[in-house]
Amino acid sequence: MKKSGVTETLDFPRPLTTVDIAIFTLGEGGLQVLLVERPRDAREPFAGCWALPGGFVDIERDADLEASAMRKLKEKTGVATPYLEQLGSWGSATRDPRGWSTTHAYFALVPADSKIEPGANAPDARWFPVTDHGVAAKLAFDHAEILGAAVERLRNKVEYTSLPAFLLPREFTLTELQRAYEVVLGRPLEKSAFRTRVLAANLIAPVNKRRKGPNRPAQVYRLKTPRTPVFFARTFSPREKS
Amino acid sequence: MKKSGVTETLDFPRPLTTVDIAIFTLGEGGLQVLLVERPRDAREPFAGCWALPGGFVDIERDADLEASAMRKLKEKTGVATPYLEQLGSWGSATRDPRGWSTTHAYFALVPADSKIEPGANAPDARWFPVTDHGVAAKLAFDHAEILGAAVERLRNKVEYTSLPAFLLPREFTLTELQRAYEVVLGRPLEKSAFRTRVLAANLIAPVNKRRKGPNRPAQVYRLKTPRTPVFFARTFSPREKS
DNA sequence: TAAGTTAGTTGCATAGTGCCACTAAGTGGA
DNA sequence: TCCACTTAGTGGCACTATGCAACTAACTTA
Repeated sequence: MKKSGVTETLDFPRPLTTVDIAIFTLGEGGLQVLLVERPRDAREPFAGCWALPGGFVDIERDADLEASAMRKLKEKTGVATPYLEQLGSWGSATRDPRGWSTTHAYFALVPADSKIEPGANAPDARWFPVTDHGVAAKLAFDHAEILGAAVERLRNKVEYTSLPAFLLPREFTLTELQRAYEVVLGRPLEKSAFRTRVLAANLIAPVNKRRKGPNRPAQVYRLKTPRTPVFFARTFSPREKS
Repeated sequence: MKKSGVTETLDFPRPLTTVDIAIFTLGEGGLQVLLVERPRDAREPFAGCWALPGGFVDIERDADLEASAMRKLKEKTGVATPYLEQLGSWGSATRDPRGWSTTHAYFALVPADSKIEPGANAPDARWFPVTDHGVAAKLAFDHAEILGAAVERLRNKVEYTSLPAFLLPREFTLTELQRAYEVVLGRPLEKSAFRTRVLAANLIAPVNKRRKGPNRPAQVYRLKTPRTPVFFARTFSPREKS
């Protein structure tokens, strides 16, 4: 019944296959995610809603899923070498009114200074601040769930990895890095413990520069190995026990 | 070019869509994974190789991807309520000779005492011990890579979660739980620190039973909430720094 | 030159761990 | 009966990263 014959097997009706990306950066309002407005064509599902950038896998152009995600990310942001991680896949009979569909979801972190002009590459794209409750836009498909999973994954991993470093420009100060952690986590961190941990992790290297200001100048650092996160052996503050 | 029209969009050629599961348990030789032998039909790709249980998503029967994974797991093992977690998805033009294909990979942990008779439900299935270098069988498709990712994910999560508890029977002693951790991690753990951590996590409850033997009997415990893992704030032993 | 601000350090108490020794509770053999 | 043996489970001590808080450093501006 399941594997009856070669031809019959391949004749199985195939689900739609798409790729979607949650692209994060840091902005004025904290953590931001890039969304695109769906065409206001009544024949399109979720017309006029906002959605994660993505679309159908193009088996002519895309060698594999990650290449497909990279292509869509490049199209929307112009960023070619971000931090990109697979988030998971969603698939069901009901998530797309056009039929049984699957999506392979990724999430990407792009530096704050690669401020994409959403007008240039993608006129339909806009940055939205991410709050605890998601985003102030009506999202298409199950993208609210996917975005929620992306934010949750990001928050969890920030507890014990160097991910926030990928949200910053190439050069940054320790205080800026700490702010990035705090913005994503939504809680303050201890300055001295933070510095000790980050410096002990051999994660960043000082640059021969100082960040000037109306106060004591700060040492500028850069990542030693861009795109490769570091894992710590502990989370930052132990979560409260239940 | 990308989103030209409604009908044209849906006419995109669709990749093959499958689901595969890495099912782990504990056995004599340590960590075991369930594999099935592919039919020895020359028209089949990778005929005679071993593969992770799985197959095409059946959009008539499967409401969503997880249901599809559950169905295949039930077919092979008879276990209906294991720990099941999505691992990721793989897709490329080359992983299946029949064409551009994707797979949604899951991994499952089943109790040691639900010893499936691979003969009963699935005559083509067998348990293979997992070593550091994978498994002593030639695997079909990219299943060696997927299995490797599953083992890596399992090893990583065991450092800071209660996952090994799902590999044990419903009732177990603390020493048995520690052995489960050690088998998966491949290194010994400190008895007293292990017990302190596990008991403080409010993860298990004592049963009014003792495990008899030729020595001091051990307290028997069971999981408080089956299927829900607990996360610790630290890994077990800090990994050596690079 | 003093006030203000942010960078960065230092000291101390605490929690969880690694290590190791110790006690507890059974079995089985002499 | 008693002693050797085995595994269960606990307790002490040093060490490390942390939480907390006070301190010093460096620069701008009035």
